[in-house]
Amino acid sequence: MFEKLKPSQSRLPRSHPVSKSKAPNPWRAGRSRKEKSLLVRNNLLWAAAQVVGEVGYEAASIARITELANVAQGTFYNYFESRQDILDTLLPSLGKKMLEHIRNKSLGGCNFAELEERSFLAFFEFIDNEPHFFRILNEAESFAPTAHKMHFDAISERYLRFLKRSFENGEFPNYKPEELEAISFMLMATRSYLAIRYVYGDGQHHHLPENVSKTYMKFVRFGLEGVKRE
Amino acid sequence: MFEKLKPSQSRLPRSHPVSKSKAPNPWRAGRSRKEKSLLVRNNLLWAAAQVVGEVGYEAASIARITELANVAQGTFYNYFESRQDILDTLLPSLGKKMLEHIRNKSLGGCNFAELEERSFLAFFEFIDNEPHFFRILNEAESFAPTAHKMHFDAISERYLRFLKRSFENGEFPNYKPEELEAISFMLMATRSYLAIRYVYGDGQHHHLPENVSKTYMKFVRFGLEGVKRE
Amino acid sequence: MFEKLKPSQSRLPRSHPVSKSKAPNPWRAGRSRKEKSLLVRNNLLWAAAQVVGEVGYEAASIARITELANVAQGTFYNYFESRQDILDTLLPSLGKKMLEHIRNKSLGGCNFAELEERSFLAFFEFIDNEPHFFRILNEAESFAPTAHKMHFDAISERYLRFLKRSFENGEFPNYKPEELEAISFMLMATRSYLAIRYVYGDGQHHHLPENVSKTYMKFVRFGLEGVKRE
Amino acid sequence: MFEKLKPSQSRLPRSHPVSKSKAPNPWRAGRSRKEKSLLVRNNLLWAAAQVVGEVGYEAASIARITELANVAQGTFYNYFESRQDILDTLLPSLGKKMLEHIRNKSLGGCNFAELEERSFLAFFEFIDNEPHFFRILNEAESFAPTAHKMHFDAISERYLRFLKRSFENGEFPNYKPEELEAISFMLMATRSYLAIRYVYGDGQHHHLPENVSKTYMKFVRFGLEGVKRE
DNA sequence: AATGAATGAGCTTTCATTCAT
DNA sequence: AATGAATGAAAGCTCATTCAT
Repeated sequence: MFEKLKPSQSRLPRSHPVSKSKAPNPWRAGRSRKEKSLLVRNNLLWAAAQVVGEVGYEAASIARITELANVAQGTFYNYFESRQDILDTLLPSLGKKMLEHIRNKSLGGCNFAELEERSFLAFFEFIDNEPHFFRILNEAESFAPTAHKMHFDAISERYLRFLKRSFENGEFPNYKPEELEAISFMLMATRSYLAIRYVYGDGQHHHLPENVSKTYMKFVRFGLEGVKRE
Repeated sequence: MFEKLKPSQSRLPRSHPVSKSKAPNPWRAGRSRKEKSLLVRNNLLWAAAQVVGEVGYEAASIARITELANVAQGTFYNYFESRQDILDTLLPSLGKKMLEHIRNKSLGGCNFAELEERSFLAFFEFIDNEPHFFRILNEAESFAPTAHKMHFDAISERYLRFLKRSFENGEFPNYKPEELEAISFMLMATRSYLAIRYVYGDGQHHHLPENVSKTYMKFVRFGLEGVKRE
Repeated sequence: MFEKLKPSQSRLPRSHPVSKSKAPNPWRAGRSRKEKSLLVRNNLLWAAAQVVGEVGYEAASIARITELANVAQGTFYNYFESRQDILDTLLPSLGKKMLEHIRNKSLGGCNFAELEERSFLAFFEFIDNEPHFFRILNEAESFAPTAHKMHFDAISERYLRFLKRSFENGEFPNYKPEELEAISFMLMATRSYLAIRYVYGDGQHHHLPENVSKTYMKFVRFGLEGVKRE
Repeated sequence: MFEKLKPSQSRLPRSHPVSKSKAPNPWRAGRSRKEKSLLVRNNLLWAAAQVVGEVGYEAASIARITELANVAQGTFYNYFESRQDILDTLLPSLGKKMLEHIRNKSLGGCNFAELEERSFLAFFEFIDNEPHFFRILNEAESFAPTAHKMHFDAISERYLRFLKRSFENGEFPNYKPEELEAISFMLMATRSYLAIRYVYGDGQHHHLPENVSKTYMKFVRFGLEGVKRE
């Protein structure tokens, strides 16, 4: 059935070509209707992530998404209520994956700085694997603001939890508990801008240079330790 | 000429009304052709900033911009090559104003931390005066990426200049010169995210709470001083 | 089979909710295949009548009809060839009911005026019981023109039969037989417009006021008796 | 400028061909912008009337209307807010023409029956000249209900005015004033159904046969005179 | 230089119909 | 016989851009 589709029929301008490299083969595996249904839905989500990652939310039309997913435009509306619906779903679904990844990779740090280092590196590992994630995250501020706020709040809350725990262990004696929230936003901010500059800075995808993460950790450790020179 | 226009003819939905409070009076001053021409152009830029600031780049249509500027749609194309052209012009023109403002307000600091404090506060002062600027800046990453990158590079370069000068004065003995660029991005990042959280966080515009800037400066001073507890 | 359906999955907008109050219980009675089959078909017809009566032919989609009938969309095409097919079937099937009702209620009048009075009142009784009928009838002129014409011809023919019989009994000496057809259309017309004005006039359903039917009968009696004042 | 348009580009199915016989030549006459603008608007209204008259409101798409009017689809939205907008405008604009026509032709009757005869004949004259009017009027009940109700109320009110005046002149001594409204609807009804049967009955357009109008007037005169045989 | 009507490609969404299960 | 996901044509509408005036 999917084999019958002729992608050549597409009339989409290809000025911003959307890569098809990693399209899963959804029409093979599942047998039951429910399985197939899930497969198609995930396929659409995958395609939407690709498209948004490459051309942005604004240009992410149903036509482009369904073309990449190899389904008819009408099929889209069997799985999502509207264009906005899938755009709103994108960040939560990828955000969940990101948090899982970071959670797995940041186990076992014995103080905040160690934890932050692992989590920081895990974040950059994640965006190496899901290079579209970053654009999806950033543009969500305009195009899926609710999802964006929820994502930020979730991350910030996680940060706060760890900061508080370490604070209770006596780690940052120069700070007061009510200052920790601002700090959590500073740390999130930094990840983001370092990614803009060093990962995506020239249009291509690079791994974050090791010395940048070193500098980052040095600054964070100093900043949190909080000792002034005499 | 302006008198003939009947705003009531507009059929634009006014669900996101665009404020007209501060419209400059362009029909007074200039007399020569060149002056008039410049007036119209600036009027369009002003209108575009209002519109983008209130409804975002995506919804900033030529119709809305020219309506607010009180000129015909066709007139637009006498001053800008395309919609993208004016969108690309927006950030540089506001960015220049921002830099001037910060430059004026941050004169005279005698070390980097003092300079940064003044400049940090001047930034938040600026976005209090130009509340549209922040949205224009953020969405530019998607909608005017070149301008966005140039803006960032300009800010970062300024930071670097100051950091290097202070470094040469012996201020951050624990860092190496090649680490300073990363630090400049960390500082820029922090401004931005603190604005997202504390200025725009709940949909309204707030002044940055004083204790947040205190915490920020504490962290930065510790981070740059770079002394570890024994 | 009916038990498995989850109406909550429906994504149809419910702004014009379709009442489910009188849904027949189709899964009880019939046992044989033919009986069951007839049951499903009638169920679909019933659902279509509800839907057309409430939202009109244009908005009467297969999705709405099958949802109300509690069957899958595909099932529809086992019983009707196309959407148009069921729309064409609607009026004849209700028209038959209407004629039966009128026939039962108008027995025994001894002249045309008495017969007409009974039949006129029976018509309004019928549309009180089947409030959807009238909309189905009226819109059929556009959406099921053949059925509409056949319905009209059937009613007109019945009228003509009675008019002729009365004429042969000497009831309307001022008319000629070839004039009776026009009169039959005048009487049908009047029923219809009185319903538009006095039953459905303000968006709600009212019973035809008694004085309107009195006026109607007065006019008809005068008109048919045909005596001029000297 | 209109000459450049190539109607052959149309992809509309021609199963319900829309006649182009009477298209006015709007691109010749008017000189000023305002005149041209009015010309285009009237041209669109004319085209909409043709299309609705031939294929009905439901199938009257913007594509068909603009194709017949020889303008681009986008142009439509310079003159009407939406498809519904033009559909709502259709009946009032034609209804006005109809009333004017009837008013002009029915001057000078000295009693109600004479007035009604002239007006009745003028109505059928009008639909001979504007054969689309009748379908537009009838389907408006479903597709432009507000306009339809207003039209009916206007006609009914006119009727009532004349009926009352004649009543006050002692013309219908057997009726009470409050019965006149019902009578006005009966007269309107009759016109309509006689048109359905005798003008449009077989798919072609016929002139109303003279004997039908004779029978109509006979019935109306008898009905209103109101004398019973002894 | 200013105007604003005209353009048409492109958008999101709906829905009758098909068909593999 | 029943299912409901898949289809794709067609709809209404928007808007950047052009161009005759």
